[in-house]
Amino acid sequence: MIGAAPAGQHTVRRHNLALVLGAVAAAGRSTRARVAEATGLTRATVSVLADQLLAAGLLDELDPDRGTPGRPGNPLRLNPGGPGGLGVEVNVDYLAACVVGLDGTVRAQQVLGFDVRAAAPRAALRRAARLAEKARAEAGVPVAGTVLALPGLVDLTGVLCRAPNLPSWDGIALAEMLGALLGTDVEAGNEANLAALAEAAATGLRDFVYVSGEVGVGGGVVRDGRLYTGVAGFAGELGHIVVDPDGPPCSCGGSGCLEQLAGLSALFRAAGVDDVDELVARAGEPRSRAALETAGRALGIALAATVNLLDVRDVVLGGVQARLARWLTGPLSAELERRIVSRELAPVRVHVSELGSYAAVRGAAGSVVSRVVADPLSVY
Amino acid sequence: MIGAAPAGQHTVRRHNLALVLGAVAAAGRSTRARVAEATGLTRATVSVLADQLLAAGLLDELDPDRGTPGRPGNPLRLNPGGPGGLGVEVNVDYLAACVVGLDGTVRAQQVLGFDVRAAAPRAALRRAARLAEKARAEAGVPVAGTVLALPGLVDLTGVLCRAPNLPSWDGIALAEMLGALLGTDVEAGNEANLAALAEAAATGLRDFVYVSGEVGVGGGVVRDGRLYTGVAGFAGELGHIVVDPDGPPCSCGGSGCLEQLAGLSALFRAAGVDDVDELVARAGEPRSRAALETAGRALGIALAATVNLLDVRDVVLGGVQARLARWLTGPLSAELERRIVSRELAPVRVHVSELGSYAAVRGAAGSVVSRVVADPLSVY
DNA sequence: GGAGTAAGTTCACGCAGCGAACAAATCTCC
DNA sequence: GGAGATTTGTTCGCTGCGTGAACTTACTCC
Repeated sequence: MIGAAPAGQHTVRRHNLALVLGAVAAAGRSTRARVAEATGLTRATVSVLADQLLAAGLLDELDPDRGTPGRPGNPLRLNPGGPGGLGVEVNVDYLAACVVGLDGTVRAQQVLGFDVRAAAPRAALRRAARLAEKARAEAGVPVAGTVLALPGLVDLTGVLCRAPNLPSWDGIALAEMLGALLGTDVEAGNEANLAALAEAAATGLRDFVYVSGEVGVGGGVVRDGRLYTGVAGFAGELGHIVVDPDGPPCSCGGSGCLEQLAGLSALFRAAGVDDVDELVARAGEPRSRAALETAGRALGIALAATVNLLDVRDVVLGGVQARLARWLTGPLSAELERRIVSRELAPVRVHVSELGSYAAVRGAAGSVVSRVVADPLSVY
Repeated sequence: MIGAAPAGQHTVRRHNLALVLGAVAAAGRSTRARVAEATGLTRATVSVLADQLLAAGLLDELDPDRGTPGRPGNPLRLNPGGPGGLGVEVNVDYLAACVVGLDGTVRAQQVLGFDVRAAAPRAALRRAARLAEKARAEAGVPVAGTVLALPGLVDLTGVLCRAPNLPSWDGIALAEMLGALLGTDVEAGNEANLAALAEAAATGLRDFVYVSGEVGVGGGVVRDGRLYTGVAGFAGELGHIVVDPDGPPCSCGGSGCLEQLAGLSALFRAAGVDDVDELVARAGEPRSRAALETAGRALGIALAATVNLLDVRDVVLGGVQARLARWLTGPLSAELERRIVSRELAPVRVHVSELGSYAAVRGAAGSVVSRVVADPLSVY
């Protein structure tokens, strides 16, 4: 019985604190009486729990709302000055750090172009740590946890096991290393997985598949508002779903992977362009058009497989796919329409991310906030 | 905050009852003192909980084990006469029913060849209900719940939404219908999903992907010992992962689906045989060999996609794939070796089911038992 | 048969949520 | 402008549940 702990009164308290905090978070602002109604707890209990959360600095009490008969309630909200989350991102060509407040607002964001490939891991992390300290100072709120977003397979202990675009970094315990520099515990995760969490927070979707291509193609699976990590933390690798077994060879050793048909370098090669801006500018030309069509179809095929396997109703395009969505969604949706077994029973919606390039840092920081909301006692 | 209920003392009791029952189930037989050690609860608490479970007929107390110094403990075990689960299966050409006891043993099993395609749903269910009653009588234990296994997409309310091999059955609320005939609540699920649960119980694996082909190709995803159902209950449709976008058209509307390359009819066509026995007999001949090779590779490609997406370390072959495993695993494993991104970090193991054709009924019955063990109060 | 040892039980305690009663703060209507 | 209506938030005794320590029970070993 691993993973199952005995329950006691403390467990109940823990659960109900989260319930109250979650109800306030969901409503944005809410009185004790309405929280009681929403959660099924008694007003008495909610009062006690709210007091505890106020004392801990997680909730904030506002002036009464007048206007209706009866005693006005005192609105509660998530304390904007309460403990937030610190997200740090080390990517191929930039570093980023960001603090998200308990209420979900971005309190600070720092980005620095940096050729990580050319630097030693320790040097890059030192720069990232400085960026993180800067963001932390700028934010002006306590930080309840730090999460590091990395481009590659990250295991649950925070080791970067395999990074196709940072080959010399394989096997390094980056979370531990950054933790030593910052003097706190640090967790690490895959950038696309964390970006998916940012998307979940931004859109309110609780079950979806997220795809995001930059150099490679990554992704994330969100189920019931939580990330599906898999056994070791490697889940979500949409980039290596096979789209055409006889297709071009892939760096993973296989062939015809999605990444080789809808990844950035494949797109550039097929369209004969050098960067995304050029591709957008020339999207009307036949060659670019054909390249985008092929990529869209490949994405559709891979996503259809994913939808059939996982039964999700929402697909979110992020990263470069979001910028190119205008040209991709047509062929993509056509493939989904054709190939999804349950299509008549419940349609699949394709969403386009609006978070831009820094979704991963946001998600990293936001995941800390989510953890605090889901378990308020974890801040102690 | 949907799905989040307030916690109270009753919640604690519920949780800890499950903890104790689970600890006994995991150990097979265990004394109160050892359960206390395993769960982290006090001996005092375990005593009280065990008494409650004994009174409910879920546990069974044996004679003391002598031989060691100190007072001998009274071994507890799952009560073999305790409430079991009833599984019913309606498939294309047979009906089956089975009762699994609380301790996991099969107490009764009934199978009846029956051409379901030629019968009206109500008539088929009446036969199935009679079979179920027979199994129930033979089992001699109370039944805590009934689950119906069906070949097709089954939603969470027990409606058979889409059954490719029973086209006229689409949209019928079969769980409700069988419930009326049996006079109890009935839940329904996809046969391959339920077979995956049977596999989980039989092998002890807690995270794996299960593939099982009969007429179509189905599957199931088990995560942390529980079935991954997806939003509506349609998850696990491995049969429509695209293996070759330019491949043969599929009944789903797509093309090159796994089912069209590794399903039974595809195999028969490619090998030029009429049934599985013939295929096994002629497996050495070049044409059959080639057909099996193609099917194995297709399975490998689809499973590689699944493993990359979900990060599981175990794959279980069931149904026809288990019978043909000898010829399939070679090419299958070769594709896995090539295509799995995390292959060096943690090897993927391919298992072959030993449950035979009736895994689905077993799983259906077993899922009830799992529910009882996971929440003992659910029997009231 | 006494010492040693371990299992199971009893009991007072504290914690947490509940429900009912109560106090507080506003609106409404005459 | 004041009385009643209405809704909020708090107080308080109650009950259920796990805890820890002490106690009883039932063996083995010397």
